[in-house]
Amino acid sequence: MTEHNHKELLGKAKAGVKDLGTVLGLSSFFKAFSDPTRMRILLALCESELCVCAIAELLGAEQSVISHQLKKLREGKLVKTRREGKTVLYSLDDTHVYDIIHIGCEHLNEKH
Amino acid sequence: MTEHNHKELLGKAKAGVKDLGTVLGLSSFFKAFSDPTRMRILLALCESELCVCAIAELLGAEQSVISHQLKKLREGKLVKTRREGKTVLYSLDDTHVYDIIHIGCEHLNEKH
DNA sequence: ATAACATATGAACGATAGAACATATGAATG
DNA sequence: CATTCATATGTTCTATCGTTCATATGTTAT
Repeated sequence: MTEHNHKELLGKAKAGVKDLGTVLGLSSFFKAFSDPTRMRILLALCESELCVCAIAELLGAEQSVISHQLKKLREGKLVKTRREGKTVLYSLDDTHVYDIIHIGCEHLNEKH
Repeated sequence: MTEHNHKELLGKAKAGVKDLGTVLGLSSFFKAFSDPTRMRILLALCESELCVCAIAELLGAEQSVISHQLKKLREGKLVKTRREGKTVLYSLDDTHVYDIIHIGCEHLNEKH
């Protein structure tokens, strides 16, 4: 592996390499979007605030599966919660989350 | 698990649950962003087109590690390539990829 | 206080992903 | 056409992830 001359390219690129915290933050944030079950939850929450059992019913999944995945979405700050009596209502934390999914959809459509 | 009344919420949400192809497409697209090594590569490519050995040098990583991750980024349509003699130059496929990372940064900054 | 409902958490297990090392392909040059 | 450089691929190993089943927490009503 004898390095060829790529100094020019390297110069600009160094600026893009953020500190470890940023890199880990970004990658773990996007990891929250990377599972099909979590994506289905997020897509549902794009339309409406939902309680846990509504999500489970909608996806035809076990309640514990949904709770486990919701925990990861909470930890990743993708969703927020609000309690109403016995039920806990989940919604997207941010418009960022909605925007990211929207851009993802556009990307898939263009690359079909 | 006796379902409480959440019919209203369910009504709106059903529209958001896309077909399986879309769900899998989105989740695997975002999975490509979910690894620290790949994120560092993407951040570098946000600044400049780069060849494989420049990326390896920049990240202080083995060439095979970079090639393996670049393959996943190619498969996920996050990056595109262009050959110039012996070297292969990688760049972001799309402004979508840049935009998504940018929104991710904003999100992290707001939630610090 | 106890029962019923809604949600959260814990532990175990199988599947998957990333790193490391070795090797293969492909292009240019002598 | 053989060698060297640049990149890609294959395999093995370990660690992490998602599901399942069981149980715990928290809230309301009786």
